[in-house]
Amino acid sequence: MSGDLLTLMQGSAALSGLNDTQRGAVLHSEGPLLVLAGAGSGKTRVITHRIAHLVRELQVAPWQILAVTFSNKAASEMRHRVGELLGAQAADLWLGTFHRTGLRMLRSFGQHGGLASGFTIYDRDDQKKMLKRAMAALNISDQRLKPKVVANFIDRAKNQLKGPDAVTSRDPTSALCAQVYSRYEADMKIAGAVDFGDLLMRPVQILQAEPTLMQMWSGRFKYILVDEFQDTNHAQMQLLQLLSSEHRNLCVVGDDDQSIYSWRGADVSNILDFPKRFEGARVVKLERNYRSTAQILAASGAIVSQNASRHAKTLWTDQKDGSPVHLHGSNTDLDEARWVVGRIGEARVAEPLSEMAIFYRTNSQSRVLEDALRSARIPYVVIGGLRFYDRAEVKDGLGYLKLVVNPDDTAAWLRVVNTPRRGIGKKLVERVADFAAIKQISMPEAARQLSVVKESFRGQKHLKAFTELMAQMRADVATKSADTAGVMILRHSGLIDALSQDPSIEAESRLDNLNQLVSALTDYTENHADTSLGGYLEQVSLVTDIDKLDKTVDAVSLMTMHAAKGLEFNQTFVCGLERNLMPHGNIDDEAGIEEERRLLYVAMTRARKRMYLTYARRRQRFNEVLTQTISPFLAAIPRDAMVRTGQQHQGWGAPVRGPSSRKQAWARAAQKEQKTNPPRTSEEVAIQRGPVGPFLPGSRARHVSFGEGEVLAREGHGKLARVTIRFHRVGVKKVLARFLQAL
DNA sequence: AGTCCCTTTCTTTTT
DNA sequence: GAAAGGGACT
Ligand SMILES: Nc1ncnc2c1ncn2[C@@H]1O[C@H](COP(=O)(O)OP(=O)(O)OP(=O)(O)O)[C@@H](O)[C@H]1O
Repeated sequence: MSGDLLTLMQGSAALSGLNDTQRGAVLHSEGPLLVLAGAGSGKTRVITHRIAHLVRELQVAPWQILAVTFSNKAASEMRHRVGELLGAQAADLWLGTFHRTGLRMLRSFGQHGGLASGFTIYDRDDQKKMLKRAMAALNISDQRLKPKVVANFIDRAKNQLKGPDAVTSRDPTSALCAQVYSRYEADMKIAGAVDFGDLLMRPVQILQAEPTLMQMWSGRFKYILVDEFQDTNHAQMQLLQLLSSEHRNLCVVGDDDQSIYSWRGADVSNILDFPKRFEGARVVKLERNYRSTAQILAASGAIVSQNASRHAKTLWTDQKDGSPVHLHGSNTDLDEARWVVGRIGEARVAEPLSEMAIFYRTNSQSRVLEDALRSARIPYVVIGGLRFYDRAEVKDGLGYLKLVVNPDDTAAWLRVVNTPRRGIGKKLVERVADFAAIKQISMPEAARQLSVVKESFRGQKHLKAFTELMAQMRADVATKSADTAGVMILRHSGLIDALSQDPSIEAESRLDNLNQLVSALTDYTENHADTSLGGYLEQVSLVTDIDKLDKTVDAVSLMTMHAAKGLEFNQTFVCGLERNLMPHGNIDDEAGIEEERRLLYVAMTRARKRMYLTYARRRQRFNEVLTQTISPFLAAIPRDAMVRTGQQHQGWGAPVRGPSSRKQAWARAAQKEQKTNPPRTSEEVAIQRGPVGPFLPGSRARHVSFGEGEVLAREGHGKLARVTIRFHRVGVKKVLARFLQAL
C-alpha cells in the first residue's frame, strides 16, 4: 500500500465513527474549547480522535501535544486507541496523569526549585511517617492532632498552591497544622523527597519564579487536551493556564454531573467557569448517549436530577428496547452477595465475565462479595483497596531498594532499620532522630555519623552494622539493572531469611509476595528503556491499581464507585444502596449529599445493557450488625424503568437526611452461623493455598471453573500472571494464574 | 532496652 | 480483620 493511501485512510479514520457535533469538536482548529456533556456521550472519543486529527491532518508533532487523563490506566488506554489511528507516532505524545506530567517537568527543571536531582516520591504512608517525626520534634501529641488530618491539610494547601507561609490559620487546629507543615517541608527537603501534592504545586511555583523556564514551557505544547476536566483542582488549572498561555489551544472535556472528587480539592467551577476564564472559548455540547439503554439512562438521570444546584442537560439514546433496571433487596449483606453472584452465574453463559462489574461505596464491602465469588468458583479481580505495593512485606522490600537509591530517605530508613529485628529499637531511633534534628541532616545520615562517633553508647554496634550493610548494598548494585540489583538487595536485607525461618502460614504468603516483587522487577527491566532501580521505583510510586483491569482476562471486576469513573461494562451491579452507606453516613451537608448523588450517577452510567441495584437490611461492620434502610436516593427512579424483587422494607421515599439506625452486636452468634460459607472443595483449597506454577507454554493446568487445559502463553508473573490456555471443555481463554493449579 | 502479645482503631472515596 | 500502639515480660 502506498504511503499516501495509508495516510488518507488513517486521516479519514480520525473523523469516522463520530457524529456531527463530535466531528465539529475534533475539527475545531485554534483557541480554547470546552466539551461539556453527559455520561457516555463520546467525550473521550473526541479527545482520542482529535489527537489523531492534529497529527495526521495538521502535521502537529506528537511531542507538541499534551493529553492529560485522570489515571495511568486511562492514559495507556488512550495511547492504545491513538496508536490504532496513528501507529508508532503515538509513542511520542506527552500523555499521562497530571501527576506524571508534573513529575516529568520536575525531572527536567526541579533543581531550580531546590530539589535534589534524584528526589524520591513519598506516598501517604511515608508522608505520615515524616509527619509523626515532625510532630514529635514540635512536641505536638499525635492524639491531639492526627497525622492523617495534617496530611489532608497539607495536601489541600498544595492543591491550592499554598506553601507553608501562605496558609492562613483561623482556628487552633489549622494553626498547629501550619506549624507542622513548615517543619515537614524542611524535613522533606533534607530527605530529598516530594509528596503527591508537590508534583502539582512545584512545577507551577518554579515556572512562575523563573521567566526563562516559563518562556520555554508556555509554548512547549501547541495543543493541550484534558479528559475528566470536572475533577481538576486549582493547581492543575493553574498548570494548564501556564502551559497553554502562548498557543491557547486548550481543549477540555468533562461532565459537571460526574464531579466526585471535591474532597480531594477538585473544583467544579473550573469547568463551569471555563468560558469566562478563557475568553472566546467555544463550547460544544454532546447530547446523544451511545453507551446505555433508555432504562439505564432514565434511572440514572432521575437520580442526578434531584440535585438542586445542578445545571440541566439533555441526554438521549435510541436504544429503547433494553431491560428495566433491576432493584433487589436482601436480608443481609451475605444474602446480597450471594444474590449478585447468582445473577453472574446465570449471565456468564451468554456474557464473558470481563464484561461484568460490581461497584460499591467503600473498599471494605468487597470482602463478602469476594467470599461469595470464591464459593461459586467465579474468577474475579479486585481493583483498588489494598494494593500489592501496599502490603507490609512488599513495602519493606521496597524500603531497602529506596534507601539504596536515596541514602537520605528518612521514611525508608524508619521502615527497614529494624525489619527484620536487628536490635535497633525505639530508644535508639529516638537518639538518631534527635541527632538528625540538631545537625539538620537526614536520619540515615545521622545514623551514619552516630555509628562512628568516639563516645560509644548502647546499640552503637547495631547501628554501625546496619549502616555498613546499606553501604555494601549500595556499592554492590551501583551499576546493576533493577532486577539484578533488587535480587541482591533483598537477599542481603535479611527479609527473606527471616520469613523463611518463620513457620507460620502468613510467612509463606509473605515470602510469595516478595517473590512477586522480584518478578515485577524482572518485568520492569524487560519492558523499559530506563532499567535503573530509580526508574522502577518512580514507576511504582505512580501506578494505581486500576492498571489491573484487563478485559482480555476472563474475570469479574470489583471496585469502588470512584474507581469506576470512565469505564464501561455490559452488566453492572451497584451494591449496598442503603442510607448511611450511599449516601455515606459521614456526610452532613447538602453539598456532600449532592456529590454522593453524582457518585451514584457515575456508577449507574457504566452499564451498557443491564444494571442491578442491590441493598441489604442488615450489614456487618467490624463486630457490630447495622440495621439498614434503603438509600433515599432510589425513590427518584421512575417506576416504569425498574423492576423490584426481594425484601421491600420501609424507608422508601424517606427524607434524604435522616437519623442513623444502629444496633450493637445483637445477633452476633446468629450472624456467625450464616457467615459460615458452604464448605469448600479440597480442590479449591489446594488452588488457593498451593504454589503458583510457572505455567510455561506446553504445560498443563487446571482452572477453578474451566477445568483442565494446555498452556499456550503467559504474561506477567506470580499470582497475577495472565495465562492463555486451551481448555478441553471451553476452548482458548485468558485467565488469572491465581485461579489455576499446575498439573 | 528490646521484643512480644494483646488491645484498640479504623473505613469514605485516591492521584 | 489488619495494623499500629500500649503494656508486660525477658
Ligand atoms: N459517534 C459514536 N458512534 C458510536 N459510538 C460512539 C460514538 N462516540 C462514542 N461512542 C461509544 O460510546 C461509548 C462512550 O464513549 P466515551 O467513553 O467516549 O464517552 P464519555 O463521554 O467519555 O463517557 P463518560 O463521561 O461516561 O466517561 C463508548 O463505548 C464509545 O465507543
